[in-house]
Amino acid sequence: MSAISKRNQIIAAADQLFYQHGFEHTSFSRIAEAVKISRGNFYYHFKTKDEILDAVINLRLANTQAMLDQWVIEGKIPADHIRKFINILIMNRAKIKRFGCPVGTLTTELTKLNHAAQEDANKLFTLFRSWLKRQFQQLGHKKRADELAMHLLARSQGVATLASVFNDEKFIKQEVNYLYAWLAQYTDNTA
Amino acid sequence: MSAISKRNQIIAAADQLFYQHGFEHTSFSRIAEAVKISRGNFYYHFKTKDEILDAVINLRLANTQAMLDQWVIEGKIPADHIRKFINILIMNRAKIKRFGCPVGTLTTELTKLNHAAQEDANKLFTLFRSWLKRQFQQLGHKKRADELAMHLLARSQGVATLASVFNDEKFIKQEVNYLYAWLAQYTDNTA
DNA sequence: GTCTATATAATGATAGAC
DNA sequence: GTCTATCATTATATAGAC
Repeated sequence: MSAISKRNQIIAAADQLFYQHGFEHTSFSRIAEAVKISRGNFYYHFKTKDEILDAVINLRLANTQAMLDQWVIEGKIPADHIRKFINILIMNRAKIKRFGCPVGTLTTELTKLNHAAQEDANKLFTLFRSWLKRQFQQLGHKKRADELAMHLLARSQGVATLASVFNDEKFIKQEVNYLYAWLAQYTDNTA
Repeated sequence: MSAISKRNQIIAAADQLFYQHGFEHTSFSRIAEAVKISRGNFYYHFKTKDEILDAVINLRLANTQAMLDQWVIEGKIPADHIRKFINILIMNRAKIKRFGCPVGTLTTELTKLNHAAQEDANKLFTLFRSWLKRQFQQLGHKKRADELAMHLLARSQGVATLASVFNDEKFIKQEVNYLYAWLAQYTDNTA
């Protein structure tokens, strides 16, 4: 197995484990076990735990950016793009129900830990915020674009948190319908 | 210092530390230090970490229940009661900005840890949910009462999460205004 | 009720053989 | 690149003196 490939395997495993069990609660042993290498060998690939956290955040940033780009390619109008954002609640509902939102739960944990990577993790939110803002701007809501972006982000976060607490997929679907209705207020001119 | 009093001091200190730094990240040493007793002495009061977590959850449950009862006493009509719920975002905005929602962040962490006390912590949410449901029922929204309660809970959670990520009190105020406007739809008959 | 001393396990991390 | 062996630190937890 080449170093690059094994490194990517480790990052992918850490990504999943951090999501499912949290950053602090995920030990090197557990990650090493997941990719079937020894604890000692782990340090050939990553010197510190912070280093692998950085790698995971960068992976997520890249994946998120790629997803946002893809949505713009696939959708015809800004309203389509925003609907794709809302729809991730449906697409990922099974995981959200179990583990919440990967972005929200990671940033929340790093805030409590007062971790140095906190600001890097917050970039994940900034990515969504800026992208949503742009969509609302293109919908013609120049002045309120950021406000609407933040509102939509907050709504999604709340849905993920409550769905996880009450283990309730139906609630996700219900709230997604509310979100579509909310969005319609701002797209009536264009959609 | 009597045992009861010291015990309560420990619970109060743990409550704050769990909120500010998370449950897992808060060690016995740190709690013992906060109440100025030795690590060893700590075990006279609590045998395990889970035991103190239980005590913290029970304290929060009692405090929450007392707060909800108080709101009902203070407010004249159900709409007043719900507005008091919304208003905690304003009242606690400084802490929310720094540490998020104490209920949401604890339940989320315990879910990731797959902790035994998970369900007890979720009762904190159930307390709010049932109480809000009752208020909406009294407003005349019998069939949709639980749906509205969940919606409001989710909105609050989302606001807390985003306010914390972006360290933004102004956002809280903005969203609280939206929430008041949202509530007005359901209170026009009675308020 | 409070302390010191200690047991035990896990964690992040290093050294060096292969 | 991968391993075993090991270290230092921290954490939960216990024993027993005062």
